[in-house]
Amino acid sequence: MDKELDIFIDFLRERNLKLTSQREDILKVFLKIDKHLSVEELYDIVKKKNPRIGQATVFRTLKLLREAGFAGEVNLGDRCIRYEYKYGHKHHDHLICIECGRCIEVVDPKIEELQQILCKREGFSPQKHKMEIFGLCKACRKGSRKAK
Amino acid sequence: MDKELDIFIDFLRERNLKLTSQREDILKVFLKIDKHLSVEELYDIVKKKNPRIGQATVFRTLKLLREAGFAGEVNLGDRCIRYEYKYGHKHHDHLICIECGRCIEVVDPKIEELQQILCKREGFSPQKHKMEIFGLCKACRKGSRKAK
DNA sequence: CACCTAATTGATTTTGAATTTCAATATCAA
DNA sequence: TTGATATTGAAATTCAAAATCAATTAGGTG
Ligand SMILES: [Mn+2]
Ligand SMILES: [Mn+2]
Ligand SMILES: [Zn+2]
Ligand SMILES: [Zn+2]
Repeated sequence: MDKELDIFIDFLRERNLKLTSQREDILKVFLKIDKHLSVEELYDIVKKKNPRIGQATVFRTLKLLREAGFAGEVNLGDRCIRYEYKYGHKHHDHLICIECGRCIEVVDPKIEELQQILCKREGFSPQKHKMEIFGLCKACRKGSRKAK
Repeated sequence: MDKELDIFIDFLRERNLKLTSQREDILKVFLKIDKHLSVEELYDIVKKKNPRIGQATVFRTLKLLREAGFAGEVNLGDRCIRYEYKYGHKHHDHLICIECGRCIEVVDPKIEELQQILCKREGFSPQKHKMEIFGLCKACRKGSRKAK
């Protein structure tokens, strides 16, 4: 956690930006929660720790965290941008339940490899990718069977 | 094209909805263009054919087309929902150039198969999926080499 | 065809997330 | 400590998406 803060400070210094208590608070909360959060959701949580903070600051800091490589954008099918903790976490994709909203994180090395091959075949130089599978999770599958 | 119209009419009848000239125009333009369009882009094109049409109608009809299985949502990394023609087209995924915006449509049967296996392993019942790879297309890769 | 009812339309308004503005404030290198 | 520069947060703005509503239209019934 201190390590992440140090990295963030270095990142800020490199770009002639300043470390503020707000930025530190937001980073800490974001690292600790470790969920797929919208700006507003993160704002609500940060507010509890520091009620004087504005949502514009949360918004701007989240953007910085993305540029610093701490946060990645996720699209879970609802109509807003979500962010997840990225630094030190391995890449993964998502299985999203359209019933309960649950989100399962998965990796399939074989798929990742085939993606590379696919890109090479197209002369395309990949930088990042997203794969989301929408459907019913184990629990909801059982639930809907009962309901019938 | 007539076939699609017939299917749409059946769809409407089933839900006690009416076929209007607006709906017919929008469907025809949408089928003909066959690109990844935002509501606004489709509206601009439809307006040329029928200038008295409102964007609310385009918006609502696009929603109907989605429900009827003619249109699918696509997210190309810009900040709006795009729709693509779906009916009778095979499923595919997208390679998106972050430089020029070009969008290459691809399918890898092996990846599709591995996705099914992955879901089975997680007890997840997949309904649809999206895979987008962001990077540089062949042309932009060459372009940026020159620029350096 | 004429009638009638429910669906549709489109100008307009509303929403809500994302983003910008700007005067007051805080940071940090010198 | 000082001062140039970055930051903050309330408020305003943007913009796509969605809702409102009075006027219009489709299409089933007789
Ligand atoms: Mn995740
Ligand atoms: Mn496509
Ligand atoms: Zn579920
Ligand atoms: Zn390109």
